[in-house]
Amino acid sequence: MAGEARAEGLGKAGQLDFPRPLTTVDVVIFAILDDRLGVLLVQRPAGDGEPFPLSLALPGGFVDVAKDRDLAACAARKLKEKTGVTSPYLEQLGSWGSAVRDPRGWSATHAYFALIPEEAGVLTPDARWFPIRDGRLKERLAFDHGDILATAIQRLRNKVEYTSLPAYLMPAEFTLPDLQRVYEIVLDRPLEKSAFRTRILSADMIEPVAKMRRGPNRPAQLYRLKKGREPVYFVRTFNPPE
Amino acid sequence: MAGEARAEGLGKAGQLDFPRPLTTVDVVIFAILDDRLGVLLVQRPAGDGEPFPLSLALPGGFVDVAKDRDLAACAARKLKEKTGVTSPYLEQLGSWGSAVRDPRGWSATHAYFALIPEEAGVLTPDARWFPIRDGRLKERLAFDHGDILATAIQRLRNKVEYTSLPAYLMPAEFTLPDLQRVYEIVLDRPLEKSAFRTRILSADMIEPVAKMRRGPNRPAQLYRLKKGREPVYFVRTFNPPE
DNA sequence: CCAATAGTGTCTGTGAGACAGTATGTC
DNA sequence: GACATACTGTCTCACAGACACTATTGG
Repeated sequence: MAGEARAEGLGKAGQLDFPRPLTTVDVVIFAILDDRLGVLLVQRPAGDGEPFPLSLALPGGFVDVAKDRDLAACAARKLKEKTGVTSPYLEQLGSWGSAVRDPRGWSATHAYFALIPEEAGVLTPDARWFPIRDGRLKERLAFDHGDILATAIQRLRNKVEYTSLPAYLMPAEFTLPDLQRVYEIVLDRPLEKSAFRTRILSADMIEPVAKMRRGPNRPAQLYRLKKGREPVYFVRTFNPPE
Repeated sequence: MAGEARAEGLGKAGQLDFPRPLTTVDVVIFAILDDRLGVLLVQRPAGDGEPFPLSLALPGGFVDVAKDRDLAACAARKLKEKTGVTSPYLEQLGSWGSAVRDPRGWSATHAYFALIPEEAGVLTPDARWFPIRDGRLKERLAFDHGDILATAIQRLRNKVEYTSLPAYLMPAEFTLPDLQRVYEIVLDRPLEKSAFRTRILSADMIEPVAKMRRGPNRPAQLYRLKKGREPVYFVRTFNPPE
């Protein structure tokens, strides 16, 4: 074991003088805008030696060993810097590391995914929302960020089948039809109103507020997320997919 | 963006002369032995400067930028080195990184979890199986490996509720009662025989072989995993827990 | 009154849970 | 034949899906 460690570069005095991979954190930030699922992307800088100059990429960057206590704090920092949002749903997605994904050398990124309400975003000028259509992004991304995004979309869709995650995409107050619409946008298929309502209401995740949304038709009850914002797991998925 | 990158240590000529975290990979390896869930642990070396000398730890170590093409290959290599197993179920569990988890400095580990059949293991001398009782390991582990293991156990239990993962813990040929027993070991609760059989058989994940397991009673049909060993996802969990 | 959307009720099918009952081997 | 374990059938219940029906607003 000590032998193995030495072979991998750990000197006998515990020196650690062997090449280390680059370590980054990237964040896939989703929101609903314009009745569509959107993801926040930034444009890469154009400086000398910058890989993928001016390409689109996920927001992210190197771990700062002086500033970041841990990976989650680093992800939260990047989310904050880009959107101003501080307390959203933030979940680890996975990590991608290889010799070839970054031309600057062996690198590993820790990817997170975040759900925020659209209106919460106060974006920096280099960041823009891009729509997801048919479960895919049209644009090509730098590095392997296309793979990471595809994984994030799949994970989101998967979890939406049996969790309350879409609630984190909603504004502070929303109606049940609003929430159902967001489920349908993410899943890209219609859901049955009655079953949807039963399920959400029996999950004890939202509570009515003393207001109605008024419109040119029957008003709808407004709800808000209950405190203790843990996501709810249902014991069945929606439509058993085929 | 370029400014941000520079502030984090990237020189204007694309130099990368800023401190990098240590990068490791650890593997949580599960198997069934002696009618119990077990995890494979190794003893830390005792050399100078080694953190947690002689403590128990998950098998793992530094990413070798010369040897390892990517993180999954690194995890597979460590699994192979410790057990000789080459083609098991290997899934990424998550990553843990912080300033304090390793006394040698800011470090991030990419954790994987593997399921192997007991008999597949030809262990190196420093590796030993430890039983999981009541969903927990008795022994204390080095670093934050206790947290990682707890996460792995939780993930395993969770997924066993609605997937065919326990199939990867089985030997090449097994009976349905055998498989049910493994589900029960992992979940630590009895399952209903009839519902279990219906579920597994309708999932189209195993196929009978032309043999029976004989014993002092009625023989049982032997099965094997079908090719294309993707895990199966069920649309419901087992017993809706409470 | 009509249009439009919110919200409820009713019927049916599926599959889990419970458990009894049958099948097939050894001793 | 006794036993042990493998396997099947039957009944019930919970809940999703489908869809019709009622409710409540603005125009």
